[in-house]
Amino acid sequence: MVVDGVTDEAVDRLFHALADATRRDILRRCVRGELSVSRLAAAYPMSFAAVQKHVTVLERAGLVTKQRHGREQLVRTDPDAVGRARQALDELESAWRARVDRMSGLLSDDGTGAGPGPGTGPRADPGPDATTNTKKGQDG
Amino acid sequence: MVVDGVTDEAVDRLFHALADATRRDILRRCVRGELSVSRLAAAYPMSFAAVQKHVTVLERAGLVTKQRHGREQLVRTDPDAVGRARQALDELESAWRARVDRMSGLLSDDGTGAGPGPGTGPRADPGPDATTNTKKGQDG
DNA sequence: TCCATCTACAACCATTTGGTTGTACGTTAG
DNA sequence: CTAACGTACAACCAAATGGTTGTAGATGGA
Repeated sequence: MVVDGVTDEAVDRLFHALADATRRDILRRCVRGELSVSRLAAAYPMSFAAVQKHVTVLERAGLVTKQRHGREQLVRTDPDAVGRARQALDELESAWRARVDRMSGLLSDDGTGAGPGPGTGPRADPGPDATTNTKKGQDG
Repeated sequence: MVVDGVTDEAVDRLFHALADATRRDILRRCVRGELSVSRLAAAYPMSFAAVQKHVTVLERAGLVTKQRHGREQLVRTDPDAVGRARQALDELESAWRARVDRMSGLLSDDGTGAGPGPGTGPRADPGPDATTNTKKGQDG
């Protein structure tokens, strides 16, 4: 399911990174890009290393960037990040509409069992994503 | 971080549910609400139980609903689901802007002691979400 | 130089996740 | 009633996640 150059795995990372309250809070704090990792870490009831891992998750998701400033590493939220997430949602939504629209079209065009009727078997193949989401490789 | 009746945990569940290509694909397929869980399961290279779990994750995130139809359980994507996700993104983004705007005024680095925003201030204590995201509860 | 700070990363642990199989139960068809 | 289908759920397992501590390498200042 690659729509606009954004791969499934990128969307996975994006939403996964957003699915944690601490990470979302880091995003909110780092808009100005003035917080180092250790200063950031001081704001949470967890170790420096834990916050470092959160920042890494955000970085790999493309939500923040790091910039060295002396011995500090300043974390900065990418302003376009929310845009990418929103785009992923838009793609989902448009896919829905496309699907609804297509089905409406089929029903009004053919009508000879082309609908969701069980007899035609809407699809026997695993589907678009099912074949590409082999991020785990569950063949064993 | 509760803004509009949507708790942090709800946002966690929402984004976590979206962070999986199989689940996103299920969402796309179930707009019409005509697919039972077993028919859905037939579309993926995994067991029925695995798909059942995915549907449960989506259901707990409020992204789909199930409706019994005879012995089948028809899965249907909630049309407002994307709206909720988008709202969560909007809240993130608006929090950014609010923070930038506020910092322009008082140049506080931690936000601690943010006087001019008692009701509007998103938070004042360092670990806002971190304290509330005790979904793990590592007290032992 | 020497020390304090910041960062990076490895090792380790408990819990969660995502998958499997097996079993039990309700519903429909014959 | 019995068989088949669809669902639900438990038990189990490998891998990922989120946390910890410890150690080592850069960097900046006295």
